[in-house]
Amino acid sequence: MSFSNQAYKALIGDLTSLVEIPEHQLSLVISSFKPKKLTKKAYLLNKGEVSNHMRFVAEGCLRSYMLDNNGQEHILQFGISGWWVNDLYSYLTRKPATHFVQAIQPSTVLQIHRDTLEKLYNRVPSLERFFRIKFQNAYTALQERHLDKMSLTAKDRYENFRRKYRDIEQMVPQYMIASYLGITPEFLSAMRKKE
Amino acid sequence: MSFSNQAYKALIGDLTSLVEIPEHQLSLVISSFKPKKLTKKAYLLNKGEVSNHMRFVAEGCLRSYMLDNNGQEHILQFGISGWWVNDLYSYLTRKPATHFVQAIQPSTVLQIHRDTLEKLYNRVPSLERFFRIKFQNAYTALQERHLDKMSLTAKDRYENFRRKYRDIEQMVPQYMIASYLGITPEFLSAMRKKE
DNA sequence: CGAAAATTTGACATGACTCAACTGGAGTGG
DNA sequence: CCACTCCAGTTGAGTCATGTCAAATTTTCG
Repeated sequence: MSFSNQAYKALIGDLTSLVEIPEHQLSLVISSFKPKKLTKKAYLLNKGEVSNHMRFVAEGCLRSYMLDNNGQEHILQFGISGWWVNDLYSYLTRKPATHFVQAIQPSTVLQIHRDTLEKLYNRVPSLERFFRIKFQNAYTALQERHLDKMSLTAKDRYENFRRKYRDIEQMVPQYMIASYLGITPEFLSAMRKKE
Repeated sequence: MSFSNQAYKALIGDLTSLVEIPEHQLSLVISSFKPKKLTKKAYLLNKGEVSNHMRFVAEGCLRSYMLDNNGQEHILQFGISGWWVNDLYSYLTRKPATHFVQAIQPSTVLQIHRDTLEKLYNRVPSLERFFRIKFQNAYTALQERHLDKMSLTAKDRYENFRRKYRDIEQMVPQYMIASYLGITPEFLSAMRKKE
C-alpha cells in the first residue's frame, strides 16, 4: 500500500489493534487522513476556532490546554505518537474551541475532516466501533486521573506521572508537567528538591 | 409495543434522541434490557465484583464512588433518570470493580449483559453509534468537570453544581455533594453559612 | 555571547482540612 | 407518644498543603 511510511504505520497500528478492518476499507480510511507538519510552538488549534478534524499524533509531542479567568494555563492532555488530540467539545458541537492545541516539539499529525469521517462511518462499520472503544478507554483514563486529583497528594500524583509517562516527561518542560498535575511550577520545584 | 411502561420510555427516549433505529431493531434492543429494583442504600455493584452489565437509570437516584487509602469516599457520579451508571473500567476489562454503585433513593435500573450487548452491536449498527456518541459526550463532560476542579475555587464549583443539577441537589444528602465536589462536609457547611 | 525562557529559592499568605464537640431532626421500639 | 439513638449538619480552633510574589540562578538557543 502507498501509505506504508512511518507516520501512517502508527495510525494503522492503532486501528488494527482494536478492530478488524478488511484491507480495502483500511486503505480507504487511511487515505482519508491528511498529514500536517507543525514546527515547535505552532498551534494546531486556537481558542475561538471551530475544530473540524479528528487528529492523530504521528510523531512529536503536543499539548491541549485552556486558560482560566486568571489567565493561568491548565493542561488537559499531552499527545505523543499514537495518541489522539483535539478540542472534542468544539469538534462535536461545532462551537468555537475553548482550548488550544499546540506543538511542544516539531510534530506530524494526521487529520481527517468531520464530513469525511461521518461518511466513512457508514461505509466502514468497524470505524464506528473503533471510536466507541477509543472513547470508552479515554473516559476511564480520564476518570482515573480525576480521582487521582481528588484523592492523592501532589507528590503522589507526580510520582505516578513519572512512572506512567516516562516518555512524555523527557519531551516537555517541567512547568507544563506542573500544570498537568494541577500545581504551580514553584511547588513542583520545591517537591523535587526534597529528595 | 409491550415495553411502553414508564421505565422503558426513558431508555427509548435516550436511544432515539441520538440515533435512528428501525422499529423492529429498537424492540430487540429494548427487550434485551432487564429491570432491576433497588431499595434505598442497596448496592448495585460492590467493589471487588466484576461489572458485567451496562446500566441505565430509569428512576430514582444512585451514586458511584470509590474509597481512597484513608478510607475516604469520593463520588464519581450521581445517576438519576436518563443517566447511565457503571464501573466502566471493570465492565471493559472484566477486572474486579474498584468502585461501588449504590442507590441513594429507591431506584429502578435497566441492565443489559455484556455478552448480549456485544452480539447486538452486530445486528444493530446504530447501537454502536449510540454508545460512541454517548461516550464522546461523557468524555467532554468529564473533561469539563476536571477543569473545574483544576481552575475553580470550591465555592464556584458549588454554585455551578447547584445551577447545573438542581434536581440532583434535592435527592442527595449534603455530605455527598461535598464529596462530589472534592471538599469536606465541614467546609461545605461553612461555605453555605456565609450567605 | 547575550537574551529569553525555565527553574529555583525563600518569605509570606490562604484555602481547605482535621478533630472534636455540639445541635437537631428522623426514625424506632417500648 | 415519649425517650433514645443515630445520622447529618454545624461550629470553631488549630494546622497543613499548596499558592503567591519577587528575586536570583541556570539553561537554552539564536
